[in-house]
This record gives sequence, C-alpha cells and structure tokens, in this order.
Amino acid sequence: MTKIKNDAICQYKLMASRDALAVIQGKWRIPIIISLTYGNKRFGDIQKDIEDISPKMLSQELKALEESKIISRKLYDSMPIMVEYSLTPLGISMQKLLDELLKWGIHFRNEIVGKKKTLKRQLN
Amino acid sequence: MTKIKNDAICQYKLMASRDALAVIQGKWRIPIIISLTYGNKRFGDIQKDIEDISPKMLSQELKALEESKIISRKLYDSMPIMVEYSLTPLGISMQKLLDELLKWGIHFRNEIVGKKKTLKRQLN
DNA sequence: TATACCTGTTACCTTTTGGTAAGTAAAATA
DNA sequence: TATTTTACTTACCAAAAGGTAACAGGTATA
Repeated sequence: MTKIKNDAICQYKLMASRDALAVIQGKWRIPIIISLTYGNKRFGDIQKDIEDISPKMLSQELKALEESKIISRKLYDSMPIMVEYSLTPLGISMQKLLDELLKWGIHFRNEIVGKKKTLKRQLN
Repeated sequence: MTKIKNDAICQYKLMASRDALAVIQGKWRIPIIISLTYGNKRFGDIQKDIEDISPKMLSQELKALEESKIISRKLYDSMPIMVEYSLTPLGISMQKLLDELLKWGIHFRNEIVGKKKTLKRQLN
C-alpha cells in the first residue's frame, strides 16, 4: 500500500521533472536566465556575459524563453534601436531552483575536480 | 566597483551552472536519479518507473551517471543475474536541487498548463 | 529440448542541437 | 558618402542525442 502510494508519487514527480526539463533543456537557457537575474539586459549585454554564445543561438533561445513566459522582451524606439530583456514573475520564481543548481554545481566541482572555492564568501 | 564584483560573481555562477548542467543534461538522467531516490533498484525496476525509456538509453545513461559518481552499480551473482543501482553520497546530495526542480515544474505546469494539483498534499 | 527471465548490446536511422560565416536594416555619426 | 552601432537573420553544415528493432548470453524452469 505504501508502495503503491510511493509509485504514484514517483510518477507524479517524474512528470513534474519532465515539465521543468523541457523548459530548461539545452546549453544556453540556464546561463541566459542567470545573466538576467543580474538585472534587465540588452542583447549585447547578454552576449558579453556569455562569451561563447553566437547571436544565432542567443536569438533563438531568447525566443524560446519568451514563448515559455520566462522572460519578456521590450523594444525601445530609441536612436540606435534598443531591446531590453527581463525576467517575468515566472522567471523570477526559478530563483531557488537556480540557487540549488549553482550550489550543487560548486559542490560537484569540489568533489570531482577538487578545486578550491575562492569566491565562496561573496556568494553569501 | 559593485558592478565589477557582480560581474565576477555572475561569471562564477555561469561556470557552476555549466558544471551542473553537463551532468544533468539530457532527457533521462534526472528521471533516473528520481527513480533511485525511492530506493535501490534493478535495471528492470527503473524501466518500469520510466515507461518510455528504451534499454539502450537506460544502459547508456546509467553508465554516464556511474562515471560521474552519481550512482553506483552492484552485481549480485544470483540465479538469474541481478544488478542493483543506488545513489552515491554525491547523488544523494542532489536532493534539494531535485526538490526545487520538482516544485518549479509543478508551479510551471499550474501557471502555464493551468492544471490543478491533486497530489499536492501527499508531497508534504 | 525449448522457453522464459534478466541485463544488457548492436546496427542503423532520424531528429535535434549547436556552430560558422556572412548578410540585413535602419538610423546616427564622421 | 562611408562607417558605426544595434539587433538580429539566413544558409549551410557537423555533431550529438535519441529512437527502433533485433539479438546475445547465461541460468533456471517446464
């Protein structure tokens, strides 16, 4: 009986994880979201944060994130054109998930790669 | 100055997220890990949890997770051969990350798909 | 001997993801 | 007039990820 209940919970969790993964999946979406947690940014700003992303991939992934309602795009009709990207409330709601991802990424690096954590203090 | 510090933290976080993503990436690894949080399991058990995974993919991803030290494989020399997979301490250390991933997945589904959360109570 | 169980493997193919390089459009500046 | 800036787009290609179907090898059971 507990087993059956466990199975149901497991199935539910598997479903939820797949929903989340579908949005997160790929090499660039999480980095883009992280970049935007440091404030609204323009296309070129994100490119500077994520040094090795090509304009093609950035444009493509920004569109996907917009469709998923994670970010929003605002066009300013200024001198040279200006576009600002920002996190939506749904994007902001990923904060804890991102924090845990980062924490674990650092933990993993320390365990496996064995490197020291020099910036640890700054991350409070 | 705060900006420069922010940039450094941002770069550090981007690095950590990429470390984590490299391990998590793909359609099947997170589901496999979730399945194993419900106890040690055999090849066939995991296949039953994750209905649409093929033996090829399961075998391939189990190997990858073993190499990343997330899971371990134990062979029992019994009647029909028996192999048991379990989470290592490093795998167990993903629990909070998984919890947040699941929480967000449910949140996302409620926001976007608009479905009701019937199993919510059972997930404490 | 034949069949079933368990844990995979192999070959082959399709789809998705990502990379490179070049180009575009509209306005402002030299 | 030519160049710069911003924000992309397009065409083309390579690599990675994933799917399908069949098979394998060892043990136990009918």
